[in-house]
Amino acid sequence: METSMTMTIDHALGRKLERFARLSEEDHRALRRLREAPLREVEPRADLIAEGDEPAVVRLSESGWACRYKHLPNGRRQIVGLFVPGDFCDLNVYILRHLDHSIGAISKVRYYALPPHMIEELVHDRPRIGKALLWNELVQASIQREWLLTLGQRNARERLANLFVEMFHRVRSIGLAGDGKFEFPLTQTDLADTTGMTPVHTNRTIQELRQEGLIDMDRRHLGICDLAALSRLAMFNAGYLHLDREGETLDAAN
Amino acid sequence: METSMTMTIDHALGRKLERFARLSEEDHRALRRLREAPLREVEPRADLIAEGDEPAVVRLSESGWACRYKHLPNGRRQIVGLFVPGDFCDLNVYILRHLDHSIGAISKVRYYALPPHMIEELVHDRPRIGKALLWNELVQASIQREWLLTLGQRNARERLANLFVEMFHRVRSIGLAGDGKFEFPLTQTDLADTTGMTPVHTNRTIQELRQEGLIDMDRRHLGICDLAALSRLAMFNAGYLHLDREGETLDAAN
DNA sequence: CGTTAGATTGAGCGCTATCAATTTTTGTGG
DNA sequence: CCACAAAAATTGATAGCGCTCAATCTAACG
Repeated sequence: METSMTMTIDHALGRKLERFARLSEEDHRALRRLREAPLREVEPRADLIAEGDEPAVVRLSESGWACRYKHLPNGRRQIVGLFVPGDFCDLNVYILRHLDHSIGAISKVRYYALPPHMIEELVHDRPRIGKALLWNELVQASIQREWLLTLGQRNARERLANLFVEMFHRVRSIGLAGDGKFEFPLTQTDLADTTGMTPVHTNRTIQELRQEGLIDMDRRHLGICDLAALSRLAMFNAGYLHLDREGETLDAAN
Repeated sequence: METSMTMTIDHALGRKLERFARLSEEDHRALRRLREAPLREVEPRADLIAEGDEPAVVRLSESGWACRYKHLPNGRRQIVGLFVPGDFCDLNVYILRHLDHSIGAISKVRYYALPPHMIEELVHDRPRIGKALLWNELVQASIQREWLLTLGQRNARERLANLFVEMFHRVRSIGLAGDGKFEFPLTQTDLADTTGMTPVHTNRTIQELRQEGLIDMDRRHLGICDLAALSRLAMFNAGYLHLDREGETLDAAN
């Protein structure tokens, strides 16, 4: 919890990109220079950018959780992506003229508003970073595919279990969940909008998982009590997160 | 139907990319040169590439329909993407070492197996094509987000309606559905795996849409009888397909 | 210590799943 | 061109997972 407040960009982003390519000291210096961009802050529940806006900057999350979401005319909302520190909210989206979705803050979010040219120069000057960024985008796409699998084929318990295990891995990979317990600021309504269920059923399912000793969720914090059992229940397959670095092997917890 | 057989790469891909950037005659020549790559053919139901494989080539569909799908250990299958002629099945995926999903042929598929260097050179030599390709990828990601919205928040009728309208637009954009009727080779089981429903319920829902005069589906062909009503039912918002070209405006059929 | 957002509980319903059979279409060989 | 086999579509009956509505309880906050 307090660790999340000390998380800075070079930690989260650098650590994450290190997963994809070994970066030189010069690469890391270039990444740290991103911190020269203006740092903005949005309150929980506020939007970083709304559907229809013309995206003008690239947002690099520095602290806090955010989500990508879409609305239906009938008011229903679906969260289609989650961002933790070190994630780019819209690395490429600025290329499309109109955003087809919104990005909202879940907890208080601080992010760097990077002018597109800054990214373009970074990619041009430091090709290895460019490759890592592409890699990172491909992993995001992979996560989206797994979410489709979840919404289409997993039941309530499996949906929540899979989300919990995924976020555990993602948060741990930036160094914020070493002990299996971490900040998890989604409300049960947010969870419902993520898993395509109702808040009521989300609540009941969480209670089940809790009573079975799989998780421990309270006050915006999630504890993974039994990772193996939870992963089994979720039919979690670590492959889609592509956590292994190029050239290395990782025995999937699956 | 017979028109689909005469569809060649420069038509489908060129036409599609034209939506994103005005291409020069030289650009089009470069695109046509992609046809020098080996043309492969796979039978319906066969895989172009399976989960776990190391993708070595980029597949550019020339004719036929294919799908991207994932499996759960319990046997359930989710189709997470559809490909029509002119679509790249895996423009960038070859960068990740292991494919986290499979790509299967729905109808007989012919595709160009492009060595990665061919794409890299194309992007390098013809930056405008490179931009159009990036654009194309972003649209694919946008479609995935809409599918998440569908699976999370739309009911059975809305799911099918949205898929039908989307595919109508996509097929029409490559010139294969001018009259509102087009080849649609998904079986009802495929549709079920796409919409996250059972084949039985898919069947019953299709019958409803048929009886209400919205669609006409028979023998691997889909007719859109009432686009306006179908779009309304689906709460279809054309924006996510980004069909409008840079600098132009399109009054969304929505 | 109100005020309010979020979490929890209860009851009843309905959309979609499941199981199982039958009919129709498609494809193939005689 | 017909007969047969296999795939796909269709129908019927029943069950259940998750939704809806509505109330209550709890925690966060000024």
